[in-house]
Amino acid sequence: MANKVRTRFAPSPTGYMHIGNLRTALYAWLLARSSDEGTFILRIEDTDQERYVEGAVDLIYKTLADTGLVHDEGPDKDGGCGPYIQSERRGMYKKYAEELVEKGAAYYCFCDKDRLEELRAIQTASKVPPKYDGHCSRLSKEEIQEKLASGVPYVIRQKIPQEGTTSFHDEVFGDITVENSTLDDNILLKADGLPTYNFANVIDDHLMGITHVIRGSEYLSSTPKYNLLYEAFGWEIPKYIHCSPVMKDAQKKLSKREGDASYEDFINKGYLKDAIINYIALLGWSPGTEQEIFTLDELVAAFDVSGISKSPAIFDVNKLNWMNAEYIRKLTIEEFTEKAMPYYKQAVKRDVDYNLLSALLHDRTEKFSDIPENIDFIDTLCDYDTELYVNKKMKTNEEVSKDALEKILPVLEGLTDWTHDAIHDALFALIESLGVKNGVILFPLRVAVSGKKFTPGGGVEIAELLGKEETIARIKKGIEKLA
RNA sequence: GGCCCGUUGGUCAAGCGGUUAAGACGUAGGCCUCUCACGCCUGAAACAAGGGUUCGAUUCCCUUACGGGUCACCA
Repeated sequence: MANKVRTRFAPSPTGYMHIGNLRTALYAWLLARSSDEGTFILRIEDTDQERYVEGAVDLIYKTLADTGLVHDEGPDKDGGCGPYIQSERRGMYKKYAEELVEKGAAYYCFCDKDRLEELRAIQTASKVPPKYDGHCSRLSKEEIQEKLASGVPYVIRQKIPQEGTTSFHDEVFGDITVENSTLDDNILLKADGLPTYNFANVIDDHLMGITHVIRGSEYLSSTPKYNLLYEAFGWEIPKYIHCSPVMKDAQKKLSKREGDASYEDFINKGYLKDAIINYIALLGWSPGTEQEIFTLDELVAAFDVSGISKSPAIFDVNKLNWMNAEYIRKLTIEEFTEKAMPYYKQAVKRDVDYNLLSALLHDRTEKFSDIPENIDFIDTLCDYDTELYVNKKMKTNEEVSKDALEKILPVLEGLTDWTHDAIHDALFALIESLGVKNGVILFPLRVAVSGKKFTPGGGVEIAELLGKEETIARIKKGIEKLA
């Protein structure tokens, strides 16, 4: 490769980081990092002031920093190709549009909106695809000069060849050829002198030396027009890498409305950023091996554009859950406790040993937001049904359970050393002396101290967690209920 | 509607003319076990349809169906 790779991520500051966009950023970052001395550039496309959201740019910085997708150049890191904020580049485009006019690849158009609307109305009525009719491309030099001189508002439109075809190569989709007759003479420079997105993009990418354009497949159909522009300027055409969208289901894209389309949504639900990145890397891309768990560095090493798939990928929260759980299990107890703390504080007021709690939870937690409901029994013992004591497999019923609790009570009351081992040993000694199955004693205990059908950990662990006083109280309560 | 693109189990996907068509998630059953989970074992489950090309098509070509994208002085 002659040139060093330069990729860019060009989000609009709309206030949140869409998962699909984040994936595009990931791929662009990976491509830059996986090549020698590649550069990853952040460009903010804020020309649509109506959609601009305060603080959105900061959110983009924060997300990239959080996830480790660090950019080498951007508004905050000048690399000599600035400005990196499109609205600050607004004056740069006009001369390029005019250059195109000189080269015969574009022309002034003086048609007003009324005429355009009328034209479109006629075309749609006669079921012809709406398209500019090239009216102003046939204006004489004199007519153009005259209108320009008298200050008639104008736009500059791209002049598409009347005949022939235009082809381009996409690294994902292969060679694509379209008839020029299906392409429209789109506006490059608007009446206000500002560029349309399509035009600005080509200019910016060229000026910033972008070698690989990675973007959503919605731009596939306008790429031929971009190529015509590059050719007219005599500029080198970048490599194109179009990515199919991330879908919610077979029909719909992941959308903001559903409330599960943004990176922040997942973070707020207690997903780990590494798990999110890992998961979306595999959504629409395959390393070609059986490896599924990747650190960012491993992704860099494994990434290859040839693994990007053409068809849309449906976002499967089940698999994300699994992957998140995998990442959670890799956390140390200390790390787990730190991440779980907000949820602990939310659910438990009682004084408990958080590390003990974490030890119980860390193999059973898919996402941190699941924690509160799993440990709600710690603060208060609910008014459970004694049906809970009946378990066929444990060979327990209400009677057996009552008996078990009555036997357990004095044993635990007699304990001075309230540790896991002490509780465990005492209880197992009881079990042995009684000659019963473990469950006959332990199952009723677990129910009595938790009041729940399912708990993280067994009776011994929960007793340890609750402390002697509370454990004894709950056992007594159980005996009472069973009386 | 025109143009462009896509289609392997429920989902992500490997495959790139000859395979018993991988693997993962999920799911079903089992083991482990004081519940749940973890872990382990086993199972069910796919080449959209029809034509070609070929000795041989999941793989190449065409048609159909279905899905997506795009047709703005939005990005």
